Amino acid sequence: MADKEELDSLCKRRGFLWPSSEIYGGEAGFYDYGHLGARLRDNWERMWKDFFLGLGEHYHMIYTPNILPYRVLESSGHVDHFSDVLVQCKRCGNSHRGDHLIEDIIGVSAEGMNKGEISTFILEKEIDCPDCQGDLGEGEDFNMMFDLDIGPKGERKGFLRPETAQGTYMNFAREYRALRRKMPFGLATIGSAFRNEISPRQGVYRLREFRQAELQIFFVPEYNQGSFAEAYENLSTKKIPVLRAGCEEQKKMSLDDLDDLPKFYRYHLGKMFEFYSHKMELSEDKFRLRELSEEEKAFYNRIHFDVEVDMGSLGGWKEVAGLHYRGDYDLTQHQESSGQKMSVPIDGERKVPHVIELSFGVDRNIWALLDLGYITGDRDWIDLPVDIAPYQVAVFPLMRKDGMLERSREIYDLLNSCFNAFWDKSGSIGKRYARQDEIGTPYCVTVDYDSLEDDTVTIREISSTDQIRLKVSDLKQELWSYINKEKVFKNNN
RNA sequence: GCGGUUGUGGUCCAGCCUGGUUAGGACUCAAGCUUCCCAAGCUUGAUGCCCGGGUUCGAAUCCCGGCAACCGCACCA
Repeated sequence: MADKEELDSLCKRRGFLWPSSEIYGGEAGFYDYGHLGARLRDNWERMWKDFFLGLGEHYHMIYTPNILPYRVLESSGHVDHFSDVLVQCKRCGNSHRGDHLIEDIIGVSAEGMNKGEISTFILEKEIDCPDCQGDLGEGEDFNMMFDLDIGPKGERKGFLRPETAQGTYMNFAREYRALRRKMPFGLATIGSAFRNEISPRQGVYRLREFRQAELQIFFVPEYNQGSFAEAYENLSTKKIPVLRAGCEEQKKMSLDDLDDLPKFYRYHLGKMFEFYSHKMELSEDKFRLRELSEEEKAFYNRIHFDVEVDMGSLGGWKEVAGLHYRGDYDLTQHQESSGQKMSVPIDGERKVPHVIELSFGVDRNIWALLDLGYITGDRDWIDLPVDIAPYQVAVFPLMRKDGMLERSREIYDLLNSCFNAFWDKSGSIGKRYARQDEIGTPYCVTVDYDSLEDDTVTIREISSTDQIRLKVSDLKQELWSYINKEKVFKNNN
């Protein structure tokens, strides 16, 4: 099981990730990706795009700004629902959410109360601090969104976006036309989102600036299922680890077993499973799809499953992605606020499409890969999917003499033209293998005395440390087929 | 945001209580030697007291403030 401190240390030491603005003491909730982390993240994002855009004929990437004007987030509900009134106890100093206090203690809904109303209510009803019974102070607004002023005199209010999704929803109508009215269609985006968390914790798990990869699928419920029926059938009996709301224990269930959920939603649950199982290569006892209860899920979500990963470094099951059936909430909100039509004509009627959102925290997924992949013992190494490792192959001379150094450099140049390759001549051969183990490089090529005779090299695979000997002329092709999993690396000796 | 603990080369730690030579070790890194395959060895070298203020002849060490990290609480539509 990955130890948080050891993994943090490795990430810093080798160049994956570490707290941002470090030389000035840092600022909680911000992380930098170093040269290896950046490669890993880029590769993960590429893999994500390849997989999820591949799910639909009409699925595409878009990019939208980090800054959104006030009205957008007002319409989406974020201005109301993303800000809370906090009340601090004058005696013990603990902060509480004013609306929760009123609801929990008096049993009255505090929905829509502003800070003045909450303060007055608390005073009138003589609500005390639930922790120490001390007197409570005035309510103060706390908004999770970073606000900013747009324009030279700051005359217009805006926010750093708290999620990437709104930029996508706003482009629904334009892309619907540009994509020539195909339905269902999908818009994906990858980018930064910002939340002014009260207490960022646990490394990249809760950040103030983080990356999201999201796919919004627009569809009209009665009209979508036909085109996905076949793809669903291929998935329908595969058992996947599921924890349903209200259940104590997770179970292996097939999509067919989840027959209270719409088929289109189940199909995407299946695809989320495939991504974690086949692409991220997580073992099935390390991740699950957990359904959120009515109390846990946001009001606009009709169905909500999270993907959770069992991460030792973070103390157990942690959310890394979500599958949200948001109904027509988002498009209806924007239609009403903007006055722009968000409906599509179907059989002579106009319907506002529904949205299924596949939402991934990029940083959390990167951490999950490192956490689950980090293996310590006789040998410390990271077990990463070979196609997203920062480097796919490293090249070494067995020794720095008799021409091996020069030949290894030539072979490095050869491989670096089509892979992310690394060349290392310093230290002993064992040290060099160890360095690559620690950053998850799946293959290491070594030039030895035989290489100089017959133009072969050894190639070593990270998980087994087994080696085979290949002709240099076959090296590119063989490596290519290992990385693309067309061929299994196998030591025949 | 509250409470507790902590902050020393790239990493991990000793030194702090009881202020005083050149801040020590392990690993790492670099250059070289050696080495016929998994962190070996030898030589040489590089890098550090979180930031700011105070006390003092003198601060890594004591005091105050800030920042950050860890644990717990709260928060996480």
